This record gives sequence, C-alpha cells and structure tokens, in this order.
Amino acid sequence: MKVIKGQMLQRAGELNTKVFGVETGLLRSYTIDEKGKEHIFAFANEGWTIADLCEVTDPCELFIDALEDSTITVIDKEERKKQVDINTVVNRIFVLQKRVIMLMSASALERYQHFLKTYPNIVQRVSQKMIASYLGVTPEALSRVRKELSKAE
Amino acid sequence: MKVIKGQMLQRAGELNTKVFGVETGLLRSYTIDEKGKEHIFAFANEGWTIADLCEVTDPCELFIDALEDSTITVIDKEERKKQVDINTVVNRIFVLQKRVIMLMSASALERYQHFLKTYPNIVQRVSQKMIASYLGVTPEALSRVRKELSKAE
DNA sequence: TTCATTTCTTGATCTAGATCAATGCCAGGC
DNA sequence: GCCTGGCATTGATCTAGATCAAGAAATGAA
Repeated sequence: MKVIKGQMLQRAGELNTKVFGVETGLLRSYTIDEKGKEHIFAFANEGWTIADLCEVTDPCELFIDALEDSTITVIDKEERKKQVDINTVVNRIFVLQKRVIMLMSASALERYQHFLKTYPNIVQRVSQKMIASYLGVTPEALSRVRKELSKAE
Repeated sequence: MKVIKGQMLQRAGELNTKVFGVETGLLRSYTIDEKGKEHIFAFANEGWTIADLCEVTDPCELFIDALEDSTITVIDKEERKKQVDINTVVNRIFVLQKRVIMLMSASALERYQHFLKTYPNIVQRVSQKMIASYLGVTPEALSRVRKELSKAE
C-alpha cells in the first residue's frame, strides 16, 4: 500500500487494531498533550513496524502518519502476534528501557548525542523540530545544544 | 528461592541472563547515573517478573535488589522466551509506551497522580524516596507535590 | 531504651530548559 | 518566479524542579 507524505494512518481516540510495516519511506507515531504539544514516540523506517499497543478495546493514544512518501504493509495486531519473533519484541522492550532511563537521567545534550549514535540514518531525514520532539525538548533547546556542539567541534 | 530485604540479585556491569519472578515480596530494578543518582526503572510485586533485557552478550545496565523479604523464582532468559505469552510481552511494551509519554509530557504532579492510580498496592509498600526516583523527580519535589495535593484535599 | 541512620519536610537559592518574541531562511504551491 | 508558511536561530525572560542546607520524625539495631 502506498501513502503520501503527511498522510494520517491512525488518530488518537480511534479504535485501531493495525500494525504498520514500512517497506520504503518513513512513518512516525506521536501524542498531543493537553497543551497541544506534540511528542514523537517513535520513528519507523525501512524494515521496521509501528503501532499503538493500546488494548484492542481501548481508544488509541497515538497518531501515526507518514513523514515521507512510503510503501507500507498493514496487518492486524492479533495476526501479527501469531507471526512475530519473540526476540524482536524483547528487543523493543530493551530500546524502551534505554529510552526511559535516558528521559530520567540524561541532559538535552546527552540525549541528542545518543540519538545521533543510535539513529544516524534517521537524523538526515527529519527536521530538527522532529528530533527535538522525540528527545523531549523544545526546538530552541536543541538548536542551542547543536550550537554548543559545533563550537566544541 | 528466598531472599532478604536489601539483597542484591544483579549488578550493572555484570553479564546476566536471568529473569526473576516474584512469588511473594517486592523487587526493584534501577540504574545509577554518572552523578551517582539512583533511578528506579521498575518495581515487581507478587505475580510479576523483572529483568534487565540487555543483550545476552552485553553487560547489564540495571541493578536488581529486594525491597522486602521475598520468595522468587529464577529462570534463564532464553528459557523464558520459549514459555512467555506474547500478550504479556506486548502489554509490557504498552506500559513502557505510557511511561515514555509521561516522562516527555507530564509534570511531577501528573506523574504522581498517575502512579497512585496505576500502582495503588505499591504506594503503601515503598518510601517516597523510591516513588520519587521512579517518577524521575527528587524526593523534595515529591514532598512538595504531596503537600499541594493535601492542601487541595 | 538509647543511639544512629535514614526519611521526610521546609526554606533559600540556583539552573536547565521552557516560553515568548523577532528575524532570516528555505521549500513548496500556484 | 513569487508568495507564503513552516523551520532554524538568537535573544530576553520565566519557571518547574534541582540543589543545598538544616531540623524533625520515623526506623532499626544493639
């Protein structure tokens, strides 16, 4: 299935039982808080999947849309559970474990450096605003962090 | 297997391939950052499991110890992967998803209220210092949040 | 019981990052 | 090619929560 840049695949508040697999392109999931601020939960590029793992009976919390024109596969959550390798899922928990620890203990600078190292291929494809949102800081804060980094070159 | 309050089950930096299941009592996992500050990643009471999902070949990041005298089971990670229900694992991802979103968007007050609602049984069994550490705030900040809450009663 | 250790609270101060605001810039749509 | 709206940068100010400090209350060991 082809989707174009900006196309919404899922909205918070909807019931949704799908998992999206990316063949080419780039998707993201995000929340919008009470103050209207966007927080990116995940990026998914080629070979990755993305979904809101809310209960099947509960409305979703995440929006999912395309950051680039993409080719994706759509599969039912229950169907996917039958096929998925346990190691893939466990690895996902490990990534989230790291993310939680980062958010609890790392400065804006440390988070950005970790992101650069971990997702070098994503860095070039998204705006700084998006990266800031993923890191849990404002675009202004990220801009200043980058300035410091370039000074220290 | 019986362990006493304060007993360490795993240290960061060690290789470890175990998953701990709690039959009675209470365990926790936590990191210590460069400044020496403790950050609690998870609590596990009766019926839950706890582990550092680091790669089998990598050293752990988490310490695991007992907050109460506990009876636990110890199982190898690979062994557990064969047995575990996919829904259990997916649910764990969902919990982490919520946690990440909380850490990115919620104030100390909101985090505390969410914790009270989500883990009412843990609240009574751990110190405020522990709760603060789990929430990613200082004990002082949590104390002030609680004061505000009691004022508003 | 007593002493020591840790926890909780409260106050004073500090700071990383948020917010608000202005400017220049680039990219996409027409 | 020319708008136009979002993006990045920079500066000024603000604020939630951190840090530091000190006393009170709880916990625990001998």
